[in-house]
Amino acid sequence: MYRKIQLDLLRQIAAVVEKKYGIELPQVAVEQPPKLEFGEYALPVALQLAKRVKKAPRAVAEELRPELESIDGVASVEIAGPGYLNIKLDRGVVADRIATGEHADVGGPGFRLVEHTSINPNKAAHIGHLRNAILGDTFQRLLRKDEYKSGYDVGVQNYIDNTGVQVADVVVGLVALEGRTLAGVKSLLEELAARNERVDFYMWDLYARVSQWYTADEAEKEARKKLRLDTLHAIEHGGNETAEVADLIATAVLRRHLETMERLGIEYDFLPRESEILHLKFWEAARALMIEKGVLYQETEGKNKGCWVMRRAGSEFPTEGPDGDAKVIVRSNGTVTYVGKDIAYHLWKFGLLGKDFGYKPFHQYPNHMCWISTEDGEEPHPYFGRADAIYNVIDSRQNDPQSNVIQALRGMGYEDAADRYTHLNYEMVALTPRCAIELGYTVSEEDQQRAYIEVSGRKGFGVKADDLLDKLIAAAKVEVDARHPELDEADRFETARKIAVGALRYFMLKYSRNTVIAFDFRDALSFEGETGPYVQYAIVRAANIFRKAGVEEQDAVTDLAAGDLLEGENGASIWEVWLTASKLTMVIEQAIQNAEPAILAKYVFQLAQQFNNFYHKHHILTETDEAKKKLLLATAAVAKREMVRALSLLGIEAPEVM
RNA sequence: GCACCCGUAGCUCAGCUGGAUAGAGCGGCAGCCUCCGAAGCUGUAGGUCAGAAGUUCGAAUCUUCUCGGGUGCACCA
Repeated sequence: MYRKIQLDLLRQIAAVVEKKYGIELPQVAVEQPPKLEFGEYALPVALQLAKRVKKAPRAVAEELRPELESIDGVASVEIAGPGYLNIKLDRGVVADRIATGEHADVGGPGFRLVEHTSINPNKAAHIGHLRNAILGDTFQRLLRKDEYKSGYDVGVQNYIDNTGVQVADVVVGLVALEGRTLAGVKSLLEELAARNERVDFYMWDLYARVSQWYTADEAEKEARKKLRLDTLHAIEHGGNETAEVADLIATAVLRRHLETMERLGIEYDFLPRESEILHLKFWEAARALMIEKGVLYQETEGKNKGCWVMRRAGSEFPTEGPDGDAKVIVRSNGTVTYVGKDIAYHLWKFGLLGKDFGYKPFHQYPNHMCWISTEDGEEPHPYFGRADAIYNVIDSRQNDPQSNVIQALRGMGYEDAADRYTHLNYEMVALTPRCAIELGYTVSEEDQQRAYIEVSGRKGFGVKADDLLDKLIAAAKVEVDARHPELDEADRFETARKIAVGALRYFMLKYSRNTVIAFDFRDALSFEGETGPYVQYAIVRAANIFRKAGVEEQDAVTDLAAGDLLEGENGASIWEVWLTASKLTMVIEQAIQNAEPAILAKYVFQLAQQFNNFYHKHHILTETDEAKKKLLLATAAVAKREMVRALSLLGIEAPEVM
């Protein structure tokens, strides 16, 4: 609702400025005054205009003022300070419109493809992967159509590098270190399943062991390096026993990743795999296209002689001689680099490759199917590679490779695709030295002096996603058990699970994307202060009011007689809640615009804070003034409604009790 | 060496396209459960927004430089 009136204001001001001064303002700023008593909106537009129309700012403001007073919901317009136009709303009228749920819509045409998670299927997911998946899933929720907004058509992809060097490493571990054959690997998987052990945890340790093993023996170093490469090539090629072992492991680990993410409410629509990109010859199609468009050419001299290269993003193309800065796409031995395959994959995403995956069902979620790529697919199947805009949730260390892909699209003349390609980058999750020591890792003197230490799957150094979640659930369960002995075990566990997920998701979302999270159990396990459970608790309190009052929330919202109770100093602490509650759509727009879910996380915390403040100031159930009681109930109902909506966009459920 | 990110209160972080007296949480100190749940609330102390120069009516925010921290820069995958 806040945004709706704001849009009215902007439209009006633009029209008036154009009519009066003949000036077209591309961007008109709207702010909120520092204090509520100054009004709900502040327009510094007179300050911007003053110079151009050669008048004093306050005089300009005076001329604009009457034009704004006619807008629906506006009570008065005042001129303040150097020339601000401060706009006050008719609180009673606007509250009615907020109560009915009136709000600006979010959404538009076009299919948007969000890719996130993309964990190598060779080991357990860790906290760094959690940040990725939670960011991506939350962003997807912001875009998607739901009961609140018309949204966009969205597809969620999780890219699976099932033929990469990391999978090869655990295959080497199984075959060379543990001496297993294909049959031996099958029986290992059966044994693990029988013992109810997690295969991804097993691989976590094995992967760390293999990484050590490669360089442990100086005399064997070269032979082991060759074994690694041979294994990789066998997997890439396919159709042999090594590739079968790799597929077995990658698929088993992938299924575990999906389980882990499902615990957090994270689901996918499609799992494109590297193996299909190879076998369906995506690169060959891309190569032909790139040559045709003139971005790929063979170098005839210099250090890259014999390679097929692409001009690197942002570098100057030399007028003569070889481009030393060029990016090698095809090596002199004829094999393609990672960037080359990635370009092919992204041409597919935008429907520019002229090829498609085969599709088959892989995992059934309660409300939809998750498909996986295959060589010979089933019909009918959904389509994913025809996106109008894409969002790749990939950490900031991939900034350069990602910009290479964008640069390639641009070079091929697909400017529009390049513009609609968003690398949704974020900084890593690292461990504080204290946390690393707590976990029993040996930390060097030098590392102890640092603010944080990077996690490393290769070293087996990190916190596993499932372990953290288990720990959070246990901590929440202790609290729930103590507070609600009357509930049965299943209910208490379910409540603890919701609280744990709320704490974890909020923790990963409250930091803006380019902040390194220095992970510490003390902060992550907290349920107080700026946390998910704080907001959940505010919702539980609001729900209790209605339970005890015997009033339906719906009725409280429709049965509203604010009168002038919201006006002035006395009404401010109540109106403040309404005003914040009315900003949800505006915040969603901002979060999408900046691809920054943290904006929404910060917002819902602020709303919960204001609600808690209101809760202490006004005792609803004992209120004797009937009109005021109705207003207080409506306030609680609206605050609760918007908190629940905002949390659900963050992927956090509100428990009944906690 | 080059590119990108970061530097705001004791600690961890917000601060949207420049705007009114720089904000939260945690931690510290002092309080609040006979009253809708204390996973809560109130009060209080704490800041030369790394430093310098510039642009502007106005800079934590934009530009340049300096200092400090991080990440990435292979015909590896």
